[in-house]
Amino acid sequence: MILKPLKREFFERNTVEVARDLLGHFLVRKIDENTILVGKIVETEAYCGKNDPASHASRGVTPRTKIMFGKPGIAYIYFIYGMYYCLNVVTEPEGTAGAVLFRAIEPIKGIEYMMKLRNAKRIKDLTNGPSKLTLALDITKDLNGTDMTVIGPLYLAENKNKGNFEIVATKRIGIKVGLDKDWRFYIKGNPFVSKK
DNA sequence: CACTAGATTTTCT
DNA sequence: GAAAATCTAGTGG
Repeated sequence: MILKPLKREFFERNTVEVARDLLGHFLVRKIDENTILVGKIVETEAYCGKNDPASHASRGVTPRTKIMFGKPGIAYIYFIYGMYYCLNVVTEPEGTAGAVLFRAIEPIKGIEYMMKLRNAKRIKDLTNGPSKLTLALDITKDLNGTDMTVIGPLYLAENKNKGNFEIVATKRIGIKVGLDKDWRFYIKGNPFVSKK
């Protein structure tokens, strides 16, 4: 399997487009030289910065959100509900806020390692939720700000054989505002999607 | 299977 | 001080 990182130009676009185009590509987590975890992205959500009331960046720049206004292709990781992390990748040109939340991946490589980290019994429950996948890939605040366009501990890789699949667009999950937009995308029929 | 509550701490008001 | 881009265990049908 060839794991070539996606270029920064891929992320330097409209957030909704990036969210949709990321489906089918790979999320790569390098623990060390011998341990590489790979998952196929099957579910994402778009958070469009300033004009999106559900986005953390809608209320302007704060110590936490400034990363969303920065360079595209950078990891934005935040802590939520006192116990969980969520992983995003920054989109739009520098100066414009935007990010794509990874909601679910399909485990491809390093499944046993993920099972240990998650203490899960069924593969199906390993990565089918935004905080489940950060637990399975050992993603914490330490990786906040990581450049995901170069090979490193955490990056996004191109899948040349994505194949054909149908993309479903629905309302986003777990938020109370901005529900008029269908900015959640997932691969139709994939068993690792977090929720119908 | 559907629904409810509890865990727990960063972040901003 | 309240809310938060969630998950899990527990209850009841």
